[in-house]
Parts: sequence; C-alpha cells; structure tokens
Amino acid sequence: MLEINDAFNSDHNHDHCVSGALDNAKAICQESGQRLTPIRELVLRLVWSSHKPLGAYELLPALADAGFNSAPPTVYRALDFLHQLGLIHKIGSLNAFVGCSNPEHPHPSAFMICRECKTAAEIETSELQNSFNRVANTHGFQLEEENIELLGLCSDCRGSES
Amino acid sequence: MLEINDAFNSDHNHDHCVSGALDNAKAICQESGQRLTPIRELVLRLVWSSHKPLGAYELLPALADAGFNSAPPTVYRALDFLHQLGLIHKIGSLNAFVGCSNPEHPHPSAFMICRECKTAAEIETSELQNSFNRVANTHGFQLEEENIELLGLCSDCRGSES
DNA sequence: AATGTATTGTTATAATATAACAATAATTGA
DNA sequence: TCAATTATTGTTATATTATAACAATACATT
Repeated sequence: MLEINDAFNSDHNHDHCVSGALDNAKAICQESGQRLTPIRELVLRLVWSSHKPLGAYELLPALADAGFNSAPPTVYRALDFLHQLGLIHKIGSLNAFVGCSNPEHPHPSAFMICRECKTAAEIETSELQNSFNRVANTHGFQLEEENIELLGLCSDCRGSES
Repeated sequence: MLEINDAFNSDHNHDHCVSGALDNAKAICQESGQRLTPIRELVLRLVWSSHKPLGAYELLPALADAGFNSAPPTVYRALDFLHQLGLIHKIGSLNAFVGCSNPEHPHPSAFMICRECKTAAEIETSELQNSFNRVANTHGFQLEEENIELLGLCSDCRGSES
C-alpha cells in the first residue's frame, strides 16, 4: 500500500475525512492530556476543509467569522499545537499546512503535491524507511524527523493540460 | 554510495568544495548559454562558504561589502538563477540555500540536516528513486521535483550533547 | 475562594519574498 | 559601427509569513 488517503480522488467522501480527523484528534488529546479547545478544533477543521495545503493567513478570516480573535498569533499557536500532536503536517516548500491522515502512528511527513491544483496526497513511507535509516546510520546521523515532498502533476491535471 | 559530499567531515578541504563548485558553474553556464555574472558568482561563493544553509538576508551584507547593490531583489535574483541551473538547492523547512554537490547531473534535493550545528549534507538518492517512481506511477502522478529533508543530529553533535 | 497554570487577546515588529519600473550593460543584426 | 533589442542590475515600495512580549481571561487544583 503506497497511499494512505485518497486526496486525488475527487469522488471521495470528504465529510468523512474531516470527521475522522476530528475523532482522531479528540482521542489523541484525551490520551496525552491536552485540550482540543474550540479554536484548535476549528483550525483543524479548516485545515481539513480541503486537501490543499493552507497558509496560516488563509485561516484567519474564518477565525474572525467564528467570532474569535484573528490575529496571527492565534492561528500560529493552534497550528503549532496541532503540529506537535502530529495532527497536521507542514509543507515546507509551500509554507502551508495540511491534515495528517494517520496521526495515531507517528510517521514522516510525505506528500505528492500537484503544482496545478495544489492538492497534497499523503503517501505511506514504510517502504522507504529502511533506505532512510540506512543512509542515516551510515553517517551516524540520528534521524528525528523527515520531510518528503514529491512535486509534479496529478493525473487529473495531466489530462487537462494544454 | 550514499553520500555525495563531505559536509559532516570537518577535516575536509573546503576550498576544494568552493573552487569545484565554481568550475562546475562555469561549465554549466557555458553549455546553457547563461552568464555567470559577478553577482551570481559571488552569491554562489557565499552559499558555498559553508555547508550550513544560508538565508537570503544573510548574504546581503557581503554583497554590500563587495560594492554591489544589496537590496533583497538582487540576491533573490541570483539565487533563483543558481537554483534554476541546479547549482544550489533550497531547503524548504529552513528558507535557506545550500550548494549542490553534483550539478552536472540533475537530481532531487536531498539532505541530512543537523538541528544543532545546522550542517546540511547532501545525500545520493538513486537507491530511493525507484521507490519514488513507483509511488508516483501508482497514482499517475508526473514526478517533476523532489525535496527530501532528513532532520536530526549529526554524529559530531550527538557526541557533544549534554 | 485562592492560587497557579494554560490559553487566548492584543499590539508591535521581525523575517522572508516579490512587484513594478528605471537605469545600465551586453548582445545582435543592419 | 551603431542603433535596436535583450538581459541584467538598481531602486523603491510593499506583500507575505512568522514571532516577541505582555495583558487578560479561563481552567484546574487545592
């Protein structure tokens, strides 16, 4: 299995993504004794509102609409919180955030990202893990975190290119 | 072979890195009919002045010292130029740039990055390439670019941690 | 209820990056 | 050669992303 979500399949039941992510988040917060406050829950919902990575400033208007303070620190704090719990990933090359498909199991951030429609589909990296570990071991490097970004064109957008 | 440079070996002859990078750059510019202007050459030298990824704003003072204009667009243009020719890589999670060890052969950006000393050592990914291609093919994803970041502690810094 | 801790509100500012247009330098073709 | 074209650099302004610092409020514990 190479894919752990179906972001590139536009037919998928997206409500299911969001509600699943929220269930995961609640369970994980419970376990770790952290609080999923209304702001944090809203930010998680917003990040999950699509499979396109969203920038912090794209989230602020929705916070304002919901009656919260909408200054940058508010959203960055929530994003940091969610990131630390592994509930979202940050896509470094885009300065943007996207929901994590499988937060129960800590794992590297690894995505295919379409330059056209911007969709980011998380990929499973267990196959690659051995290679990464071997590279690290060879150099005595203590591997702590991985950011893997595969950039290109998704199949939908390949079809519709001029 | 897993490593294509020596960044984590502090004994390496660093002048050799820099002059090698410049020779590469000149050859590549020649071939592609591009000009390695004084600003571009200086920026390349500066980026290669260490194996720590450098941010654009860290380069500006040196441009000023050399008598060039040192407003941000100057350095970003040079960085873009060098990046397009594959002479440097951008580390997305650091917003910083580092010299490419092997610009003659286009290849993904892949680094081990030490969170302590900030050194970035480029790694060879040919072993991983099959896996990436397979993931991409499975989803009809047209792979164009890859950013691979392995974050952690290099062997030197592991030793000297409290 | 009193205290300490975590979270959020608020203001200001830092750090990173690009837009837009003017000036200059290099290249090309008549 | 010299005008015309193109590429590069200079310059000013501003957009975008992110954090510092401190005040106010809410929550949790005793």
